[in-house]
Amino acid sequence: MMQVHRKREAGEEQRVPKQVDYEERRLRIAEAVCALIARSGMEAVSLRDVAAEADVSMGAVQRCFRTKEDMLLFALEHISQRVSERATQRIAATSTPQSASTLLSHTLAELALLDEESRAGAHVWLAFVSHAPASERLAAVLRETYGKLHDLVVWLIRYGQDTQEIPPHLDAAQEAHTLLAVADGLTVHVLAGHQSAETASAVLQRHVDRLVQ
Amino acid sequence: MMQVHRKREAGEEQRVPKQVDYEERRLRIAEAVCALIARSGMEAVSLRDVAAEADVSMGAVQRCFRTKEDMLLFALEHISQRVSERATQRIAATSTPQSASTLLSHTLAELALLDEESRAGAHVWLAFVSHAPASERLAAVLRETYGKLHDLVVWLIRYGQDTQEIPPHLDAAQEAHTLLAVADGLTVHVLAGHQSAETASAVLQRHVDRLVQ
DNA sequence: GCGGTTATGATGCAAGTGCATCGGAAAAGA
DNA sequence: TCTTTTCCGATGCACTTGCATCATAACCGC
Repeated sequence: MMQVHRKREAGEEQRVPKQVDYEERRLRIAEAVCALIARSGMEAVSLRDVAAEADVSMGAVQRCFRTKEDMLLFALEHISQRVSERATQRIAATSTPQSASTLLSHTLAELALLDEESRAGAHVWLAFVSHAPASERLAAVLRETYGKLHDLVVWLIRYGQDTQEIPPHLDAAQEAHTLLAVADGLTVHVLAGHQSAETASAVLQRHVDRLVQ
Repeated sequence: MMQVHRKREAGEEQRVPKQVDYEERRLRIAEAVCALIARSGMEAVSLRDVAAEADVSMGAVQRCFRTKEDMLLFALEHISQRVSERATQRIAATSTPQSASTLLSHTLAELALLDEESRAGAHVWLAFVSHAPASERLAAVLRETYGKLHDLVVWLIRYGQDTQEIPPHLDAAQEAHTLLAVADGLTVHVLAGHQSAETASAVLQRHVDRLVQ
Protein backbone atom coordinates (compact mmCIF):
# COMPACT_ATOMS: atom_id res chain seq x y z
CA MET A 1 0.00 0.00 0.00
CA MET A 2 0.87 3.63 0.20
CA GLN A 3 2.09 3.52 -3.35
CA VAL A 4 3.18 7.10 -3.89
CA HIS A 5 4.06 8.13 -7.42
CA ARG A 6 7.38 9.91 -7.26
CA LYS A 7 8.23 9.51 -10.88
CA ARG A 8 9.66 12.20 -13.02
CA GLU A 9 10.18 14.90 -10.49
CA ALA A 10 13.61 15.78 -11.79
CA GLY A 11 14.53 16.12 -15.43
CA GLU A 12 14.72 12.57 -16.62
CA GLU A 13 17.31 12.64 -19.35
CA GLN A 14 15.97 10.50 -22.23
CA ARG A 15 16.29 7.37 -20.10
CA VAL A 16 13.13 5.95 -18.62
CA PRO A 17 12.88 7.00 -15.01
CA LYS A 18 13.57 4.38 -12.45
CA GLN A 19 10.37 4.73 -10.53
CA VAL A 20 7.53 4.40 -12.92
CA ASP A 21 3.84 5.13 -12.62
CA TYR A 22 2.41 1.71 -12.04
CA GLU A 23 -1.15 2.63 -12.70
CA GLU A 24 -0.30 4.19 -16.03
CA ARG A 25 1.78 1.19 -16.95
CA ARG A 26 -1.02 -1.16 -16.08
CA LEU A 27 -3.40 0.75 -18.26
CA ARG A 28 -0.90 0.79 -21.06
CA ILE A 29 -0.51 -2.96 -20.83
CA ALA A 30 -4.27 -3.40 -20.70
CA GLU A 31 -4.55 -1.39 -23.89
CA ALA A 32 -1.94 -3.60 -25.48
CA VAL A 33 -3.87 -6.69 -24.44
CA CYS A 34 -7.02 -5.29 -26.00
CA ALA A 35 -5.23 -4.40 -29.20
CA LEU A 36 -3.82 -7.89 -29.49
CA ILE A 37 -7.14 -9.55 -28.80
CA ALA A 38 -8.87 -7.33 -31.32
CA ARG A 39 -6.25 -8.10 -33.91
CA SER A 40 -5.74 -11.82 -33.56
CA GLY A 41 -8.00 -13.20 -30.90
CA MET A 42 -7.47 -14.13 -27.31
CA GLU A 43 -5.32 -17.17 -27.91
CA ALA A 44 -2.74 -14.94 -29.54
CA VAL A 45 -2.11 -13.11 -26.30
CA SER A 46 1.25 -14.09 -24.87
CA LEU A 47 3.25 -12.19 -22.30
CA ARG A 48 5.96 -11.50 -24.83
CA ASP A 49 3.62 -10.16 -27.45
CA VAL A 50 1.87 -8.00 -24.90
CA ALA A 51 5.18 -6.61 -23.74
CA ALA A 52 6.22 -5.85 -27.30
CA GLU A 53 2.86 -4.23 -28.10
CA ALA A 54 3.00 -2.08 -24.97
CA ASP A 55 6.65 -1.34 -25.71
CA VAL A 56 7.88 -2.42 -22.31
CA SER A 57 10.04 -5.31 -21.24
CA MET A 58 8.56 -8.63 -20.30
CA GLY A 59 9.84 -8.16 -16.80
CA ALA A 60 7.76 -5.03 -16.49
CA VAL A 61 4.64 -6.94 -17.42
CA GLN A 62 5.41 -9.57 -14.86
CA ARG A 63 6.05 -6.93 -12.26
CA CYS A 64 2.70 -5.31 -12.91
CA PHE A 65 0.74 -8.54 -12.94
CA ARG A 66 1.55 -11.61 -10.93
CA THR A 67 0.10 -14.00 -13.49
CA LYS A 68 -1.26 -13.85 -16.98
CA GLU A 69 -4.77 -14.33 -15.71
CA ASP A 70 -4.38 -11.32 -13.46
CA MET A 71 -3.39 -9.33 -16.51
CA LEU A 72 -6.39 -10.47 -18.50
CA LEU A 73 -8.66 -9.78 -15.56
CA PHE A 74 -7.36 -6.27 -15.28
CA ALA A 75 -7.80 -5.72 -18.99
CA LEU A 76 -11.41 -6.86 -18.75
CA GLU A 77 -12.07 -4.63 -15.75
CA HIS A 78 -10.50 -1.81 -17.68
CA ILE A 79 -12.74 -2.04 -20.69
CA SER A 80 -15.77 -2.85 -18.55
CA GLN A 81 -15.21 0.32 -16.65
CA ARG A 82 -14.63 2.29 -19.80
CA VAL A 83 -17.86 1.04 -21.35
CA SER A 84 -20.00 1.79 -18.31
CA GLU A 85 -18.27 5.11 -17.86
CA ARG A 86 -18.83 6.19 -21.40
CA ALA A 87 -22.47 5.21 -21.21
CA THR A 88 -23.15 7.04 -17.98
CA GLN A 89 -21.19 10.07 -19.09
CA ARG A 90 -23.26 10.21 -22.21
CA ILE A 91 -26.25 10.60 -19.97
CA ALA A 92 -24.81 12.86 -17.31
CA ALA A 93 -23.10 15.13 -19.81
CA THR A 94 -26.36 16.30 -21.35
CA SER A 95 -26.81 19.68 -19.75
CA THR A 96 -30.08 20.26 -21.53
CA PRO A 97 -32.56 17.55 -20.55
CA GLN A 98 -33.21 15.34 -23.53
CA SER A 99 -36.03 13.02 -24.33
CA ALA A 100 -35.81 9.56 -22.86
CA SER A 101 -36.02 8.20 -26.37
CA THR A 102 -32.82 9.81 -27.61
CA LEU A 103 -31.13 9.11 -24.33
CA LEU A 104 -32.00 5.45 -24.64
CA SER A 105 -30.95 5.06 -28.22
CA HIS A 106 -27.71 6.93 -27.71
CA THR A 107 -26.84 4.91 -24.65
CA LEU A 108 -27.61 1.63 -26.32
CA ALA A 109 -25.67 2.57 -29.41
CA GLU A 110 -22.80 3.25 -27.11
CA LEU A 111 -23.22 -0.11 -25.39
CA ALA A 112 -23.46 -1.98 -28.66
CA LEU A 113 -19.93 -0.78 -29.46
CA LEU A 114 -20.89 -0.10 -33.04
CA ASP A 115 -18.62 2.80 -33.94
CA GLU A 116 -15.33 1.96 -35.51
CA GLU A 117 -13.10 2.84 -32.60
CA SER A 118 -15.15 0.62 -30.33
CA ARG A 119 -14.74 -2.32 -32.65
CA ALA A 120 -11.71 -3.46 -30.72
CA GLY A 121 -13.65 -3.20 -27.49
CA ALA A 122 -16.40 -5.36 -28.93
CA HIS A 123 -13.87 -7.96 -29.86
CA VAL A 124 -12.33 -7.97 -26.47
CA TRP A 125 -15.65 -8.12 -24.73
CA LEU A 126 -16.81 -11.07 -26.76
CA ALA A 127 -13.52 -12.84 -26.33
CA PHE A 128 -13.90 -12.54 -22.59
CA VAL A 129 -17.47 -13.78 -22.68
CA SER A 130 -16.42 -16.84 -24.58
CA HIS A 131 -13.50 -17.31 -22.22
CA ALA A 132 -15.56 -16.81 -19.09
CA PRO A 133 -16.42 -20.45 -18.38
CA ALA A 134 -12.73 -21.14 -18.09
CA SER A 135 -12.26 -18.56 -15.39
CA GLU A 136 -14.73 -17.86 -12.63
CA ARG A 137 -13.05 -14.57 -11.83
CA LEU A 138 -13.62 -13.30 -15.35
CA ALA A 139 -17.19 -14.52 -15.22
CA ALA A 140 -17.75 -12.58 -12.01
CA VAL A 141 -16.57 -9.35 -13.59
CA LEU A 142 -18.82 -9.94 -16.58
CA ARG A 143 -21.84 -10.57 -14.39
CA GLU A 144 -21.19 -7.48 -12.36
CA THR A 145 -20.78 -5.29 -15.42
CA TYR A 146 -23.89 -6.68 -17.04
CA GLY A 147 -25.75 -6.04 -13.83
CA LYS A 148 -24.70 -2.41 -13.82
CA LEU A 149 -25.63 -1.92 -17.45
CA HIS A 150 -28.98 -3.53 -16.86
CA ASP A 151 -29.66 -1.20 -13.95
CA LEU A 152 -28.70 1.73 -16.11
CA VAL A 153 -31.13 0.77 -18.86
CA VAL A 154 -33.85 0.10 -16.33
CA TRP A 155 -33.30 3.56 -14.93
CA LEU A 156 -33.58 5.07 -18.39
CA ILE A 157 -36.80 3.22 -19.11
CA ARG A 158 -38.32 4.30 -15.81
CA TYR A 159 -37.29 7.82 -16.63
CA GLY A 160 -39.07 7.49 -19.94
CA GLN A 161 -42.13 6.24 -18.14
CA ASP A 162 -41.98 9.20 -15.77
CA THR A 163 -41.91 11.58 -18.69
CA GLN A 164 -44.75 9.58 -20.21
CA GLU A 165 -42.79 8.76 -23.32
CA ILE A 166 -42.88 5.07 -22.57
CA PRO A 167 -46.12 3.26 -21.75
CA PRO A 168 -46.28 2.72 -17.97
CA HIS A 169 -47.61 -0.81 -18.24
CA LEU A 170 -44.32 -2.10 -19.59
CA ASP A 171 -42.07 -4.02 -17.26
CA ALA A 172 -38.88 -1.97 -17.17
CA ALA A 173 -36.67 -4.89 -16.16
CA GLN A 174 -37.99 -7.05 -18.96
CA GLU A 175 -37.65 -4.33 -21.54
CA ALA A 176 -34.14 -3.65 -20.35
CA HIS A 177 -33.26 -7.28 -20.87
CA THR A 178 -34.60 -7.17 -24.38
CA LEU A 179 -32.83 -3.94 -25.21
CA LEU A 180 -29.54 -5.17 -23.88
CA ALA A 181 -29.99 -8.39 -25.79
CA VAL A 182 -30.61 -6.52 -29.01
CA ALA A 183 -27.53 -4.41 -28.42
CA ASP A 184 -25.32 -7.40 -27.68
CA GLY A 185 -26.77 -9.39 -30.53
CA LEU A 186 -26.03 -6.59 -32.94
CA THR A 187 -22.51 -6.42 -31.59
CA VAL A 188 -22.12 -10.07 -32.41
CA HIS A 189 -23.61 -9.64 -35.86
CA VAL A 190 -21.36 -6.75 -36.75
CA LEU A 191 -18.35 -8.61 -35.47
CA ALA A 192 -19.28 -11.71 -37.41
CA GLY A 193 -19.68 -9.61 -40.54
CA HIS A 194 -23.34 -10.40 -40.83
CA GLN A 195 -24.37 -6.76 -40.61
CA SER A 196 -22.73 -3.43 -41.11
CA ALA A 197 -22.53 -0.99 -38.25
CA GLU A 198 -24.98 1.25 -40.08
CA THR A 199 -27.77 -1.29 -40.48
CA ALA A 200 -27.17 -2.40 -36.93
CA SER A 201 -27.67 1.04 -35.49
CA ALA A 202 -30.73 1.44 -37.69
CA VAL A 203 -32.18 -1.74 -36.22
CA LEU A 204 -31.41 -0.51 -32.75
CA GLN A 205 -32.98 2.87 -33.41
CA ARG A 206 -36.10 1.29 -34.77
CA HIS A 207 -36.40 -0.95 -31.76
CA VAL A 208 -36.21 1.99 -29.39
CA ASP A 209 -38.69 3.92 -31.52
CA ARG A 210 -41.16 1.13 -31.27
CA LEU A 211 -40.74 1.07 -27.51
CA VAL A 212 -41.66 4.72 -27.13
CA GLN A 213 -44.28 4.30 -29.86
CA MET B 1 -14.18 -39.93 -53.66
CA MET B 2 -15.91 -43.31 -53.71
CA GLN B 3 -15.08 -43.73 -50.07
CA VAL B 4 -16.71 -47.04 -49.31
CA HIS B 5 -17.04 -47.99 -45.68
CA ARG B 6 -15.66 -51.47 -45.40
CA LYS B 7 -14.74 -51.31 -41.80
CA ARG B 8 -15.70 -53.92 -39.31
CA GLU B 9 -17.12 -56.52 -41.63
CA ALA B 10 -15.27 -59.40 -40.03
CA GLY B 11 -14.96 -59.92 -36.33
CA GLU B 12 -12.45 -57.34 -35.34
CA GLU B 13 -10.74 -58.96 -32.38
CA GLN B 14 -10.37 -56.13 -29.83
CA ARG B 15 -7.92 -54.38 -32.12
CA VAL B 16 -9.15 -51.35 -34.03
CA PRO B 17 -9.89 -52.26 -37.63
CA LYS B 18 -7.49 -51.08 -40.22
CA GLN B 19 -9.84 -49.17 -42.44
CA VAL B 20 -11.83 -46.74 -40.45
CA ASP B 21 -14.82 -44.61 -41.30
CA TYR B 22 -13.26 -41.24 -41.92
CA GLU B 23 -16.44 -39.29 -41.84
CA GLU B 24 -17.44 -40.71 -38.53
CA ARG B 25 -14.01 -40.05 -37.17
CA ARG B 26 -14.10 -36.49 -38.33
CA LEU B 27 -17.40 -35.96 -36.64
CA ARG B 28 -16.11 -37.57 -33.51
CA ILE B 29 -13.13 -35.26 -33.48
CA ALA B 30 -15.36 -32.28 -34.16
CA GLU B 31 -17.45 -33.25 -31.15
CA ALA B 32 -14.32 -33.48 -29.08
CA VAL B 33 -13.28 -30.02 -30.22
CA CYS B 34 -16.65 -28.63 -29.24
CA ALA B 35 -16.53 -30.32 -25.86
CA LEU B 36 -13.11 -28.88 -25.17
CA ILE B 37 -14.12 -25.39 -26.24
CA ALA B 38 -17.25 -25.53 -24.15
CA ARG B 39 -15.30 -26.72 -21.15
CA SER B 40 -12.23 -24.52 -21.20
CA GLY B 41 -12.39 -22.12 -24.10
CA MET B 42 -10.85 -22.08 -27.50
CA GLU B 43 -7.28 -21.49 -26.41
CA ALA B 44 -7.36 -24.77 -24.54
CA VAL B 45 -7.77 -26.69 -27.77
CA SER B 46 -4.56 -28.48 -28.64
CA LEU B 47 -4.17 -31.42 -30.97
CA ARG B 48 -3.13 -33.63 -28.09
CA ASP B 49 -6.08 -32.72 -25.94
CA VAL B 50 -8.45 -33.15 -28.83
CA ALA B 51 -7.02 -36.58 -29.55
CA ALA B 52 -7.37 -37.56 -25.91
CA GLU B 53 -10.94 -36.26 -25.72
CA ALA B 54 -11.93 -38.07 -28.89
CA ASP B 55 -10.09 -41.14 -27.66
CA VAL B 56 -7.97 -41.50 -30.76
CA SER B 57 -4.28 -41.11 -31.29
CA MET B 58 -2.76 -37.82 -32.29
CA GLY B 59 -1.71 -39.33 -35.57
CA ALA B 60 -5.33 -40.06 -36.36
CA VAL B 61 -6.25 -36.44 -35.82
CA GLN B 62 -3.45 -35.34 -38.10
CA ARG B 63 -4.56 -37.81 -40.70
CA CYS B 64 -8.09 -36.50 -40.67
CA PHE B 65 -7.14 -32.84 -40.76
CA ARG B 66 -4.11 -31.44 -42.46
CA THR B 67 -3.76 -28.55 -40.04
CA LYS B 68 -5.28 -27.42 -36.81
CA GLU B 69 -7.18 -24.68 -38.56
CA ASP B 70 -8.75 -27.22 -40.89
CA MET B 71 -9.92 -29.07 -37.84
CA LEU B 72 -11.45 -26.00 -36.26
CA LEU B 73 -13.06 -25.06 -39.54
CA PHE B 74 -14.65 -28.46 -39.82
CA ALA B 75 -15.88 -28.26 -36.25
CA LEU B 76 -17.48 -24.91 -36.97
CA GLU B 77 -19.10 -26.17 -40.15
CA HIS B 78 -20.33 -29.15 -38.18
CA ILE B 79 -22.13 -27.17 -35.53
CA SER B 80 -23.31 -24.59 -38.04
CA GLN B 81 -24.92 -27.33 -40.02
CA ARG B 82 -26.40 -28.88 -36.93
CA VAL B 83 -27.92 -25.62 -35.81
CA SER B 84 -29.49 -24.81 -39.16
CA GLU B 85 -30.61 -28.37 -39.56
CA ARG B 86 -32.28 -28.48 -36.21
CA ALA B 87 -34.05 -25.22 -36.88
CA THR B 88 -35.35 -26.22 -40.30
CA GLN B 89 -36.34 -29.64 -39.06
CA ARG B 90 -38.30 -28.04 -36.30
CA ILE B 91 -40.29 -26.33 -38.98
CA ALA B 92 -40.55 -29.10 -41.52
CA ALA B 93 -41.38 -31.74 -38.93
CA THR B 94 -44.66 -30.13 -38.00
CA SER B 95 -47.14 -32.25 -39.82
CA THR B 96 -50.04 -30.18 -38.59
CA PRO B 97 -49.68 -26.60 -39.76
CA GLN B 98 -48.97 -24.38 -36.79
CA SER B 99 -49.35 -20.71 -36.27
CA ALA B 100 -46.52 -18.56 -37.49
CA SER B 101 -46.16 -17.25 -33.97
CA THR B 102 -45.35 -20.58 -32.38
CA LEU B 103 -43.20 -21.51 -35.34
CA LEU B 104 -41.23 -18.33 -34.92
CA SER B 105 -40.72 -18.58 -31.20
CA HIS B 106 -39.79 -22.25 -31.37
CA THR B 107 -37.32 -21.66 -34.13
CA LEU B 108 -35.72 -18.70 -32.40
CA ALA B 109 -35.52 -20.55 -29.12
CA GLU B 110 -33.72 -23.24 -31.02
CA LEU B 111 -31.35 -20.72 -32.56
CA ALA B 112 -30.66 -19.05 -29.26
CA LEU B 113 -29.23 -22.33 -28.03
CA LEU B 114 -30.88 -21.90 -24.68
CA ASP B 115 -31.55 -25.46 -23.63
CA GLU B 116 -28.96 -27.14 -21.52
CA GLU B 117 -27.61 -29.53 -24.12
CA SER B 118 -27.08 -26.67 -26.53
CA ARG B 119 -25.05 -24.76 -24.01
CA ALA B 120 -21.89 -26.27 -25.39
CA GLY B 121 -22.92 -25.26 -28.88
CA ALA B 122 -23.46 -21.71 -27.74
CA HIS B 123 -20.02 -21.65 -26.29
CA VAL B 124 -18.46 -22.97 -29.40
CA TRP B 125 -20.37 -20.59 -31.60
CA LEU B 126 -19.34 -17.57 -29.62
CA ALA B 127 -15.77 -18.73 -29.44
CA PHE B 128 -15.69 -18.91 -33.20
CA VAL B 129 -17.25 -15.50 -33.58
CA SER B 130 -14.61 -13.99 -31.37
CA HIS B 131 -11.95 -15.93 -33.22
CA ALA B 132 -13.24 -15.01 -36.65
CA PRO B 133 -11.12 -11.90 -37.24
CA ALA B 134 -8.06 -14.08 -36.94
CA SER B 135 -9.22 -16.39 -39.71
CA GLU B 136 -11.00 -15.28 -42.83
CA ARG B 137 -12.10 -18.82 -43.58
CA LEU B 138 -13.90 -19.07 -40.27
CA ALA B 139 -15.44 -15.67 -40.85
CA ALA B 140 -16.76 -16.82 -44.22
CA VAL B 141 -18.50 -19.80 -42.68
CA LEU B 142 -20.03 -17.59 -40.02
CA ARG B 143 -21.33 -15.13 -42.58
CA GLU B 144 -22.80 -17.87 -44.68
CA THR B 145 -24.53 -19.49 -41.73
CA TYR B 146 -25.89 -16.19 -40.50
CA GLY B 147 -27.15 -15.51 -43.97
CA LYS B 148 -29.03 -18.78 -44.04
CA LEU B 149 -30.53 -18.23 -40.64
CA HIS B 150 -31.58 -14.75 -41.62
CA ASP B 151 -33.30 -16.06 -44.73
CA LEU B 152 -35.05 -18.64 -42.62
CA VAL B 153 -36.43 -16.07 -40.21
CA VAL B 154 -37.44 -13.80 -43.09
CA TRP B 155 -39.34 -16.70 -44.58
CA LEU B 156 -41.11 -17.33 -41.30
CA ILE B 157 -42.08 -13.69 -40.95
CA ARG B 158 -43.43 -13.56 -44.49
CA TYR B 159 -45.36 -16.70 -43.74
CA GLY B 160 -46.81 -14.96 -40.72
CA GLN B 161 -47.76 -12.03 -42.88
CA ASP B 162 -49.43 -14.36 -45.36
CA THR B 163 -51.52 -15.88 -42.61
CA GLN B 164 -52.24 -12.34 -41.40
CA GLU B 165 -50.76 -12.97 -38.01
CA ILE B 166 -48.08 -10.39 -38.55
CA PRO B 167 -48.87 -6.86 -39.73
CA PRO B 168 -48.05 -6.62 -43.45
CA HIS B 169 -46.44 -3.21 -43.16
CA LEU B 170 -43.48 -4.57 -41.26
CA ASP B 171 -40.22 -5.01 -43.12
CA ALA B 172 -39.51 -8.71 -42.87
CA ALA B 173 -35.77 -8.33 -43.35
CA GLN B 174 -35.51 -5.70 -40.65
CA GLU B 175 -37.61 -7.68 -38.22
CA ALA B 176 -35.54 -10.74 -38.92
CA HIS B 177 -32.41 -8.81 -38.06
CA THR B 178 -33.90 -7.71 -34.79
CA LEU B 179 -35.15 -11.16 -33.92
CA LEU B 180 -31.81 -12.76 -34.67
CA ALA B 181 -30.10 -10.07 -32.65
CA VAL B 182 -32.34 -10.73 -29.68
CA ALA B 183 -31.66 -14.44 -29.95
CA ASP B 184 -27.91 -13.99 -30.16
CA GLY B 185 -27.89 -11.38 -27.44
CA LEU B 186 -29.74 -13.71 -25.13
CA THR B 187 -27.26 -16.44 -25.96
CA VAL B 188 -24.50 -14.12 -24.86
CA HIS B 189 -26.34 -13.15 -21.70
CA VAL B 190 -27.00 -16.70 -20.67
CA LEU B 191 -23.42 -17.65 -21.38
CA ALA B 192 -22.13 -14.71 -19.40
CA GLY B 193 -24.35 -15.69 -16.51
CA HIS B 194 -26.35 -12.50 -16.71
CA GLN B 195 -29.60 -14.30 -17.30
CA SER B 196 -30.96 -17.75 -16.78
CA ALA B 197 -32.15 -19.76 -19.73
CA GLU B 198 -35.69 -19.46 -18.42
CA THR B 199 -35.83 -15.70 -18.27
CA ALA B 200 -34.10 -15.56 -21.63
CA SER B 201 -36.71 -17.68 -23.31
CA ALA B 202 -39.40 -15.61 -21.62
CA VAL B 203 -37.89 -12.47 -23.09
CA LEU B 204 -37.74 -14.10 -26.48
CA GLN B 205 -41.31 -15.28 -26.26
CA ARG B 206 -42.54 -11.86 -25.28
CA HIS B 207 -40.69 -10.27 -28.14
CA VAL B 208 -42.32 -12.60 -30.64
CA ASP B 209 -45.70 -12.04 -29.02
CA ARG B 210 -45.37 -8.32 -29.46
CA LEU B 211 -44.49 -8.84 -33.11
CA VAL B 212 -47.67 -10.76 -33.83
CA GLN B 213 -49.57 -8.45 -31.47
C1' DG C 1 0.53 -67.31 -49.15
C1' DC C 2 2.65 -62.81 -50.37
C1' DG C 3 4.62 -58.56 -51.91
C1' DG C 4 2.52 -53.98 -52.20
C1' DT C 5 -0.16 -50.52 -50.39
C1' DT C 6 -1.90 -47.88 -46.84
C1' DA C 7 -3.26 -46.40 -42.46
C1' DT C 8 -1.51 -46.14 -37.69
C1' DG C 9 0.30 -44.59 -33.31
C1' DA C 10 4.68 -43.28 -31.29
C1' DT C 11 8.38 -40.29 -31.38
C1' DG C 12 11.29 -36.20 -32.80
C1' DC C 13 11.76 -31.42 -33.27
C1' DA C 14 11.95 -26.50 -33.41
C1' DA C 15 9.41 -22.80 -31.78
C1' DG C 16 6.84 -20.62 -28.31
C1' DT C 17 4.71 -20.59 -23.63
C1' DG C 18 4.30 -18.81 -18.57
C1' DC C 19 6.93 -18.12 -14.83
C1' DA C 20 11.30 -17.89 -11.72
C1' DT C 21 15.63 -16.09 -11.18
C1' DC C 22 19.50 -12.86 -11.11
C1' DG C 23 23.02 -9.30 -12.05
C1' DG C 24 23.24 -4.77 -11.88
C1' DA C 25 21.57 0.07 -12.07
C1' DA C 26 19.20 3.78 -9.96
C1' DA C 27 17.30 5.98 -5.72
C1' DA C 28 17.53 6.66 -0.69
C1' DG C 29 19.79 7.20 3.65
C1' DA C 30 24.05 7.93 6.30
C1' DT D 1 30.54 9.46 -0.85
C1' DC D 2 29.42 5.00 0.29
C1' DT D 3 26.32 1.61 1.75
C1' DT D 4 21.73 -0.20 1.50
C1' DT D 5 17.55 -0.92 -0.53
C1' DT D 6 14.56 -1.08 -4.24
C1' DC D 7 13.40 -2.20 -8.67
C1' DC D 8 14.12 -3.19 -13.59
C1' DG D 9 14.88 -5.93 -17.71
C1' DA D 10 17.36 -9.87 -19.51
C1' DT D 11 18.02 -14.60 -19.33
C1' DG D 12 17.02 -19.46 -17.98
C1' DC D 13 14.00 -23.26 -17.55
C1' DA D 14 10.62 -26.68 -17.73
C1' DC D 15 6.89 -27.43 -20.41
C1' DT D 16 3.55 -27.39 -24.31
C1' DT D 17 2.55 -26.43 -28.87
C1' DG D 18 1.74 -27.80 -34.04
C1' DC D 19 3.63 -30.44 -37.34
C1' DA D 20 6.94 -33.99 -39.65
C1' DT D 21 8.80 -38.45 -39.65
C1' DC D 22 9.00 -43.38 -39.24
C1' DA D 23 8.80 -48.25 -38.25
C1' DT D 24 5.16 -51.31 -37.86
C1' DA D 25 0.77 -53.73 -38.58
C1' DA D 26 -3.26 -54.78 -41.18
C1' DC D 27 -5.62 -55.22 -45.58
C1' DC D 28 -5.59 -55.82 -50.70
C1' DG D 29 -5.11 -58.10 -55.43
C1' DC D 30 -2.47 -61.65 -57.16
